[in-house]
Amino acid sequence: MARISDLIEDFLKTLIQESVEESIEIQRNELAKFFDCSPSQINYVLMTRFNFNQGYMIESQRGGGGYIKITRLIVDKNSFLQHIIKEELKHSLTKSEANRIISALMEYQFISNREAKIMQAAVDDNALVAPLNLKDQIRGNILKNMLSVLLKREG
Amino acid sequence: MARISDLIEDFLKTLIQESVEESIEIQRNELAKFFDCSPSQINYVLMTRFNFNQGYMIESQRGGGGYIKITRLIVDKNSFLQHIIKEELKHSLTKSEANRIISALMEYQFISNREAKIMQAAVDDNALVAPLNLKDQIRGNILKNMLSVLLKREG
DNA sequence: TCCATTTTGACCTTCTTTGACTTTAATTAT
DNA sequence: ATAATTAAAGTCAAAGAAGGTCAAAATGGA
Repeated sequence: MARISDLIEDFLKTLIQESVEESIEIQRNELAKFFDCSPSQINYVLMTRFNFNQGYMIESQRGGGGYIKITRLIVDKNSFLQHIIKEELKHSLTKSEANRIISALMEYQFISNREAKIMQAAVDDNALVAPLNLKDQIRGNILKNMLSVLLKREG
Repeated sequence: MARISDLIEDFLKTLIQESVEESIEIQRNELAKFFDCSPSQINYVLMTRFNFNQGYMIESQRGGGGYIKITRLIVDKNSFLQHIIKEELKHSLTKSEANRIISALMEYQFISNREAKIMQAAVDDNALVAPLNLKDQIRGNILKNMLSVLLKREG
């Protein structure tokens, strides 16, 4: 328990929140050493927890004096939702992808904690009693439908 | 005598009662080793003794650092919610049955207007791209899952 | 005996972690 | 200036670490 990837995620998110511009620069190898993991695990964490869908942007530079820069994006609610609906929910969605999108919406306070939990419950694997390939497709559709509600006026 | 499944059930229920939030996290393989049974027997116990109708909710995570989380739901014998769960969510649900239940929840102020819309979107027909017979079953499961959220302590 | 419940095991899926190899940039030596 | 070296970060696939599923076999009570 207490996955290292989660610890790294929390660590970075705290750093970002404490930063002035919601943006930090790290050294991949330093961080890996600090958490006593392989450097490529840092990339794994970035890929799975700090991508655009989660509201982050990554820039980096290799070579001597290289760095990785993580920036929290400022996003407009409607365009963020629309992007996700249009681009990310085109096809199917795994459970964890869905959960991470929903968490991101909550972190941006586009939805309440309880709404997030309701949404996560709705796309949970155990509800989707269907052949494997269908599951992810249904999940994507459900999330799409739910997010559409947030885009309605008065909604 | 003294079926292992019963022992595991008692063990878990004791743990849950002693816990603060009526919620525990276990490692499936650890527990199986402890009771000297096969790991899948843990799933059997969860399925037969800790399901929604018995007032529990199961969440889990696979992969390194995985776990199974069991949460006792609030069981209020007199509540309207309880009635719905017992009487209406036994089997599968058509779209209009689902909508009727959700509307009722809103009228009784168990959920907000927006939560109702989210729920309706989640169980909408067009999200459930599945063979007809499966649709209603999936819909029922989704609604059950979503209601579980409302029945958790901490809210 | 018969049927429902329990137990087991083989196989599957998901997520994380690691490591070997690659690419890029800066620094240093020629 | 150019080439060689060093210091980063990137990629990708394999290994590892969980939990899930399903059906057959075993068990036990009516």
